Amino acid sequence: MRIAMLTDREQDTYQFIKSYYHSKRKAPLLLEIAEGLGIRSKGVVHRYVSSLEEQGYIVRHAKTRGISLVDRTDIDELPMLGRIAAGKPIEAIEDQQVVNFSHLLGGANRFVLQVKGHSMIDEGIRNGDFVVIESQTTAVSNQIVVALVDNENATLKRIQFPKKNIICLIPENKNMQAKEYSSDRISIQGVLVGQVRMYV
Amino acid sequence: MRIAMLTDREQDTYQFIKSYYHSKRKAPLLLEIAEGLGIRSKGVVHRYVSSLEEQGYIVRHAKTRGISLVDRTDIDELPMLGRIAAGKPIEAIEDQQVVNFSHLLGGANRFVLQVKGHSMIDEGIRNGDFVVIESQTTAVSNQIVVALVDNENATLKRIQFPKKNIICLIPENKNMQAKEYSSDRISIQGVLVGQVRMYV
DNA sequence: CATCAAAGTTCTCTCTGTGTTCTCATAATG
DNA sequence: CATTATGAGAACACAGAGAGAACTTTGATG
Repeated sequence: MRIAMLTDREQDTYQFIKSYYHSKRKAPLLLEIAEGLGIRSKGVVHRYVSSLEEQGYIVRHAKTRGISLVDRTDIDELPMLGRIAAGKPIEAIEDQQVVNFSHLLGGANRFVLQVKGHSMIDEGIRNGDFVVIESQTTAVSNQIVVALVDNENATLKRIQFPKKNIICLIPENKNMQAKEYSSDRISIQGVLVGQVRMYV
Repeated sequence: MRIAMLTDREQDTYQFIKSYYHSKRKAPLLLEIAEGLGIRSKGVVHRYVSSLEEQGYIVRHAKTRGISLVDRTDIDELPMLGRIAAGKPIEAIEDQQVVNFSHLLGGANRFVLQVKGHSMIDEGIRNGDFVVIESQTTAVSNQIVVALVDNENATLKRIQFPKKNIICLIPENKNMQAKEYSSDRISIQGVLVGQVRMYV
């Protein structure tokens, strides 16, 4: 019996599947893997893919292009085209950097709120946006936090501590006023770590 | 976890239907899909369309042009909190809705650009933000698109078609001017489908 | 409102591509 | 010499893909 470990070519196979998946957004054919690795026999590739499945790196569920990646961090990423090369259509760009949003979305103590209202509009956070919040009860000055006022109203505001026992909650909207509270009226629920807007 | 798998031609069909929708604002005929995919038999197309319906990508109401696209935002799961109940600490909230960002990342033909500059600031898109772009070459009026001007400068702008053969690119920044171009100077690279900002 | 072309549906048949399962070969290793 | 990693390739089953005929529904028109 073999210990859970990948041979060189199994790793190559796994890497190829990942990069294929990221650039094409679908699973490769065995033949495509074979070509990518310089192997002429699809039977060989099949052996590697089967081994990857046995060891839990992938799952197969269909006849053709039936390979799925298991690790979520391998999935929640998109090809990053840092800039657009002059004169080239985007498809032609080789740059294969990858942006991974999984740590934004997958953090242990994180949750998402949908923003209602326009109090943070000057910060580029709009009505209907989703904000990712890291759950914690403290914050440092000028962080944007979810705060509960008098245990009643939860709001998203920038926080400051102008004096001892005084907390200032600042809306990022030039038409709205900052307000000061005594510390015991405020409980911090979490701090802003991300913001997501969907247009479709 | 339900894995939705489309075959290559099913995906082609789905893409065709979507882009037909975007450009013509109505559903295609089976025959038009067939022509678009280079298939001579509408029976074949019908099979693909039926499969798409079975897998929840579209719905049909047995009529001509009876295909409707389905909003697939709730297919995959990501644990998320919905809203803040008054007076309760966030951990205590039971009503856990599920928000889904995965379709932002899971769509085919998507990539990410990091925004440089402030031309979309009034849209809440700031310098350094990441925008998720669906790669396509057409757009409808008032969508935000990545456009290449004279094959040189790629920009993120709102698009309009004021007259035939004229394209207007509109920055969302009250200090900047919209510009008109003849259509042949502009090539659309993709349309904005999402925006992500990370604060940490 | 009767009619008929156009659109959609249901089939059967076909062929190719893809995945699967083999056996055999070679090289490296202890 | 046995074992392991690697590769080639043959043989097979069946899913993917297409053609086209026949049938039903729809919707446009006189």
